[in-house]
Amino acid sequence: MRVLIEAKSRYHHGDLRAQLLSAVQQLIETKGHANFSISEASRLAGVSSAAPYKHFADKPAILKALVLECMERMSAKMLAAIADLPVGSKERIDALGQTYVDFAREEPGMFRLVFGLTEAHQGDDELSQAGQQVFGIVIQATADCLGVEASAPEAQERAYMLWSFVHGHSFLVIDGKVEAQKMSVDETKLLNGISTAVLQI
Amino acid sequence: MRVLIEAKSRYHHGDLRAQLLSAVQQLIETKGHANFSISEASRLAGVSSAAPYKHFADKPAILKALVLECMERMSAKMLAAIADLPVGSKERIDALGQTYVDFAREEPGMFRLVFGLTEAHQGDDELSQAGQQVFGIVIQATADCLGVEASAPEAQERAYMLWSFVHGHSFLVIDGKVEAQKMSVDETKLLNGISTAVLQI
DNA sequence: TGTACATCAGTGAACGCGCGTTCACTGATGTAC
DNA sequence: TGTACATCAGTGAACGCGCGTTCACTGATGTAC
Repeated sequence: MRVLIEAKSRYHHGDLRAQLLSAVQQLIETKGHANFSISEASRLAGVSSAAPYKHFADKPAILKALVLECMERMSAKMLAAIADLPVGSKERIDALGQTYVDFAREEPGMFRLVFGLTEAHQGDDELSQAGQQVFGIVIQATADCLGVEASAPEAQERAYMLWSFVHGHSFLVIDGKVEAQKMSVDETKLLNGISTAVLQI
Repeated sequence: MRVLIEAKSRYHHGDLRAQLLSAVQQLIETKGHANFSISEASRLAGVSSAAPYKHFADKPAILKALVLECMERMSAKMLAAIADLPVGSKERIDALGQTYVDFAREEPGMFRLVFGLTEAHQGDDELSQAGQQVFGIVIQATADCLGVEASAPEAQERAYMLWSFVHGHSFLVIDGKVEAQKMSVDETKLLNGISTAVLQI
């Protein structure tokens, strides 16, 4: 299903750390975030179940690495999405929202993992810093749009409103609640409507 | 820790079904929604690990029953919250939002379970019907406030916006993202601001 | 009111399973001379 | 260029664990006569 087996029977695998993370990611998407295991990921990467422990201390460490990588990817996508749009435009805000929702739809398992790491990772500095980086992009775009500093409480409040909304919509979509309610949602209109409303409070 | 052991060594327990659900609920809150087990819940209810299977087919069936019960409780709380407020008032909408968030904060484990039952329960009619009942309350309040029928697309759209927002905020709160962002959120102001904005689009 | 019996709701032992992790090991690689 | 050796990154067997579920069983309850 994947070209994970390209490792031509080398004893030294070369890039196990990365391939392991990718295998776990793959399993999270296919099996669900509750039904994957490191053992299975090892098998998928074509390696013994003990191999991961040469690269990571334990399972939580693997998940943390995966989440960090995921958040960086998210940041990158968001920055790319606004790159060609004028600073201070509402378009930027809508593009960020759309990117967020798209990400959730493309990688629902990872999306849930990123926000569900409540177990051993509560209060982890590296993780919350990565989170601040992502949210910082939204705050900046909101501040630019309002014509204030990013540190202004107004910018933070509005940005948080936008984030909450887009976050909730993402979960409702990937958890199938939109269909379950027999609703059809015009997403572009929805995102546009919300950002308009929030910005002109 | 609880008065679950009031079953005075009766062989026939009397109310195992209910006590089992309550034990599972308790574990979900204390251990997290990923780390509870039916076995442990049986122990907590003072019963052998085989006993649950006299009342439920399997684990998914237990979870489904628990979620249904939870959604009914949610409905009841929401209806109670608006009972004394005038029909068609914006206060009703804010009260519903506040109730939703309060529920998530009080029972984060159950809240996550209700929306995370993506595994074996996708497309379950009973469950999505229960969901429609809860969301229906929001739609009705929104329609009343806008002065339209509940079936009007406008009502559904606005209600969905409100729901998304409140849903996202709930998750961000229980997943600790609000603190992680070092934000302090004035929740009343937040809910009020959002509903005002959404209603006057 | 008393007895016979079907049904109900538990027990407790056992099952197979896959997990996370450890351990002593070994083959491949890189470096020093 | 060749050899000796330290280090690295794997193996594979084993561990203890708790899980979900089954099974034959048994004690308590309700009903019919």
